[in-house]
Amino acid sequence: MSNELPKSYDPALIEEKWATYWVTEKLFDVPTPASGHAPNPFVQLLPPPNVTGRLHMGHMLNQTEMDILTRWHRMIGDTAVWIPGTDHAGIATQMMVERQLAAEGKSRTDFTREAFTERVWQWKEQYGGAITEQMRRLGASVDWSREYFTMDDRLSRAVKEAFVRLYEQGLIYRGAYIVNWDPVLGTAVSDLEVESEERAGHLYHVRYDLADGTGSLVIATTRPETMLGDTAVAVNPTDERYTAFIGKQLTLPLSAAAGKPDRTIPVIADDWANPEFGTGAVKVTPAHDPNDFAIGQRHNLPSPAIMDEQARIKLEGSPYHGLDRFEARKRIVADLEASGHLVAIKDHTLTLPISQRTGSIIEPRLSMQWFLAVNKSPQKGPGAPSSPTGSSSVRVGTGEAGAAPAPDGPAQNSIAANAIAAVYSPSNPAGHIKFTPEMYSKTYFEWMNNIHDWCISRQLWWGHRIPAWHCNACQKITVSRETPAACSGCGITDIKQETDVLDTWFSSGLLPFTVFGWGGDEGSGPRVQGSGSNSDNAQKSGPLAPGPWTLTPDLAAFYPTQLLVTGFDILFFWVARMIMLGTHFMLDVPMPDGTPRTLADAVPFRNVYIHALVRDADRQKMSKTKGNVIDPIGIVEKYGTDAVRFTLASQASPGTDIAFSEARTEGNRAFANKIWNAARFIAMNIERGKEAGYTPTLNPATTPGAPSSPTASSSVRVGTGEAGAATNVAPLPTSTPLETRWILARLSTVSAEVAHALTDYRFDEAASAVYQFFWGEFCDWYLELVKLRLDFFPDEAGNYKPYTETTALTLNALVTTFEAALRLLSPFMPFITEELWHALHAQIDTPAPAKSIALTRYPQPADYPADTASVAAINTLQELIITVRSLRKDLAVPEKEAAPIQLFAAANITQLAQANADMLAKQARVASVEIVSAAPSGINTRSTATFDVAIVYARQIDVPAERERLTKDLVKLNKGIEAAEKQLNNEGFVSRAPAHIIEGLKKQYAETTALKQKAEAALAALPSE
RNA sequence: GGGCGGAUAGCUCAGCUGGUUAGAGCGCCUGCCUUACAAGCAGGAUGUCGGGGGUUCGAAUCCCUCUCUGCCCA
Repeated sequence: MSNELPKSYDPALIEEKWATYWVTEKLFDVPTPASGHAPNPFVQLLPPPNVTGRLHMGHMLNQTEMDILTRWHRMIGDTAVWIPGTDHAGIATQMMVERQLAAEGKSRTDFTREAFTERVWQWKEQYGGAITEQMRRLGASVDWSREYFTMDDRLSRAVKEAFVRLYEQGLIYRGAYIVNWDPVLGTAVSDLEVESEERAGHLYHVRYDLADGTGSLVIATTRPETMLGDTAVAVNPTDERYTAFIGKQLTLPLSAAAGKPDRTIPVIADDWANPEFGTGAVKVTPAHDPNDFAIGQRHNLPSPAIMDEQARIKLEGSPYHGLDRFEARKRIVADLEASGHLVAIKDHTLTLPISQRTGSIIEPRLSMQWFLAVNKSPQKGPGAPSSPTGSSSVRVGTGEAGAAPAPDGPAQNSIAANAIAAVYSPSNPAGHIKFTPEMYSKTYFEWMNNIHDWCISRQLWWGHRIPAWHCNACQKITVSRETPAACSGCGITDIKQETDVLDTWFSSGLLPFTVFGWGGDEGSGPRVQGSGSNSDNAQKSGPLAPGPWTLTPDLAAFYPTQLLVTGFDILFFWVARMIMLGTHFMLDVPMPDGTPRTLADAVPFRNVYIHALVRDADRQKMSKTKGNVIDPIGIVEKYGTDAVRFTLASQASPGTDIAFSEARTEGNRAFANKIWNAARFIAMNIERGKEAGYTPTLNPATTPGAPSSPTASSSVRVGTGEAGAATNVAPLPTSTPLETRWILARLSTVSAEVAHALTDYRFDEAASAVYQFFWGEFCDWYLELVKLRLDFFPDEAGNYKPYTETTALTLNALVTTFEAALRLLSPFMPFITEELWHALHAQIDTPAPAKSIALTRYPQPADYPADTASVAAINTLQELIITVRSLRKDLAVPEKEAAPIQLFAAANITQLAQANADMLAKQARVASVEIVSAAPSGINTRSTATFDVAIVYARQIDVPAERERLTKDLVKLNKGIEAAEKQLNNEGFVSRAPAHIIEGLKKQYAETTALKQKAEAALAALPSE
């Protein structure tokens, strides 16, 4: 055999080859349609992995799901575009490089900003491709020609454009607010990057004396070191213990600094003070606590900052100056005790804000930051004034406990309002974005309805630097797309660019439209496959001229994307931000026909599928500390990509976490091996067929998604799922054997099942349908049954029999069905199907009709005749075979020994059995079929609802075992009869239940009763022991 | 404290827009190297669908409640 396949499946031998082939042949690159219109677009954005990242199981699940859908859509004829890219991941990447520098004994501050950034770029070039290399190896069918990096020039320009535009609309402001400050990183982080953790701590009771010496009160605090920044003590106005103190001045202990005496601070009345908590009197440190900041705003208190960026005390002249915040706490407590101000220390469990990134305790810090106003209506047009020095309105944005006043709700046309209106839910049926599972829309609304302005600045060096310039003379801020030469206020040239960069999620939130050229310039023209740079193809003129507010050809063809597949962990970080920014910016971009865009087409995607978490086999969350992290590449090397993909898909039921089990993966590798060996069996028969003078042919299946005949309507794309649905294929030759009619009908039904399952993101159901079909029907039954037909074997002289109509027809059907089954499986197991599909064409001496199985058509229900009679016939024969096999086992008939059977059944059944006696012989070692005129009885008999069958065999059976079996059967049957009787005797049931249910139950009752009588007779016939 | 899930065979999970005797994979038991496949074939066992109450002719499925458990937000 020239095309011999190795005896067993070895993924290592085939996968890398095809992975490379798919990339180098650019099979999945999609050029911009010249017409500006893509037929049935199916566009997805890969959630960009961090450039620092390495592939983990979550990525692999996400990519498996996206790839299955992409491949499926491609094969049903849609324009399937899957866009890959990586995220510059500001904090993570900067940390990575700083760690590298630390190993060299250097720190970031040893470099200039430019030199450091250069180091990061070097790092990115060297290591940043790891995760996309892994993707290539796993065969993700992405469009690599569209790969991006969020710091690319093109995307950076778009980010700048977006920022400037929001600023001009009055939606970006700068101001001094309390933010979550990570003292290790030296930057603000967002609420979402902060986790809270309960820890044991203390509540310190400290006495503050009245300045007039007439008394004192005792405050309670968990953070005594912040007292250096106190500017008041608050009590509840209803708290009678303290009414007399309100308005008086207190002397703040330990606040003496630089030769000045202790400061005095007022006692104020504020509802925030909780009489139940501590002593009921609370110190107020506006610069270091979000709640206190709010109080400070309400009472016009000063907000002195007493810590620096590393959370060290910063108070010139104070003995605590320069101390770390925790060291300072110790010293201050000791000093308070020494001076007699410390009243008590009580154990107290407190909830601490912890930085997700560094694990350090977040220091709420008053600092100048940039914010995006999400609840405010945009001002029209560029150049609209904004508030460069920050608004003075109260804003407490960090969401610290108890601090956040309920937002007033989004203003009309605000970013949040549009983002809320955009999402579908039963309560918002006009929404355009559908979440699956639907419950996530609730989570989304919950968050969106309580959203705060978004702190978008980060004090990092790696990222998109904010395009704002500060004037050293008039303090005016100039925000500009181009580097300005002079201050827009006073015109002097002594201006300096803002040092902050933008939150990484700001740029990734823009991706659904920036990847298609929004905000770019000459670089955003259409691309042509394989052209490398796309700038040569920029449009010279015409309606699709590029520009931030106009339509680029890619935007026209591909926006909105169809689907976003992602995990719930970035629902707020990313999904919500894309919805906010997508609707906001794209509403201003006209439709391809020039009409204004509405919310329906401004959304960044129409569907969001949220997948679950991949856990370990024991349902434990994978974590480095537990040491139970599974490296997908390791598993892939062990079992093959296809097996791992199939395992993930078969467990991917919406809303349920995946317990990733190696045992299951092993089972799916066995599935691949099963397919491999089916291919070997078929190859062997093709060779024999050739010897016999016949070579099978295949109808090329090269047109993805084309109707199965010119008359077929496009509605068959997904299929109806109804067995027996009208097909458009020519009827089979009358001599077509039963099993071939059956397998083709099953292929039709299963194609429909898979399509329906995938439409609903039921990867588990789709995988299960394919698995069941390929193994349970095609291999277990069809391959066995065709062995009856394919009698090509050479005679004693070594001469092959010439082929006959049946052998030729069967061989052809076998090859046809197998080829279709490979296509059916291809989206789930792309590697093995690619390998076997090409091998199959080589075996039949026909060039493969496409470069890849991935570019062929997906099997569709209407492609195959749905022959319900044949399906029923095979089902009956299967039941007969299984019954006889089971009976033979009970009777201990030796496996190799054939035995005659007696059959009693309706005429159509007995005819079927006689006509297919060869099947019975092959599958159940039936020597002969004798039709009897009365139901046989006795220990050699088995009865089903449709037939009674006896094996003519003298061997004594295991009487006790048989008695046990029959007794168990009787219990079950009686249970069924009882339940049926109860219902059928129930007036209400008979009068109210639908007819087909009653009908079915009656039939079942009759059958069960008959079976019961037979079982009782069989039991009685058992010889006594 | 607020919100959202989950509890079905030994394990991991389907089934839940109420309808005839609840399924799969893995594991387990028994017998087979039947030449595509022992990563296989054939046969088999296994569930008061977390507890309780309610609605209904009918509940694993809908409602209430309790217990346990997970996640998100504070």
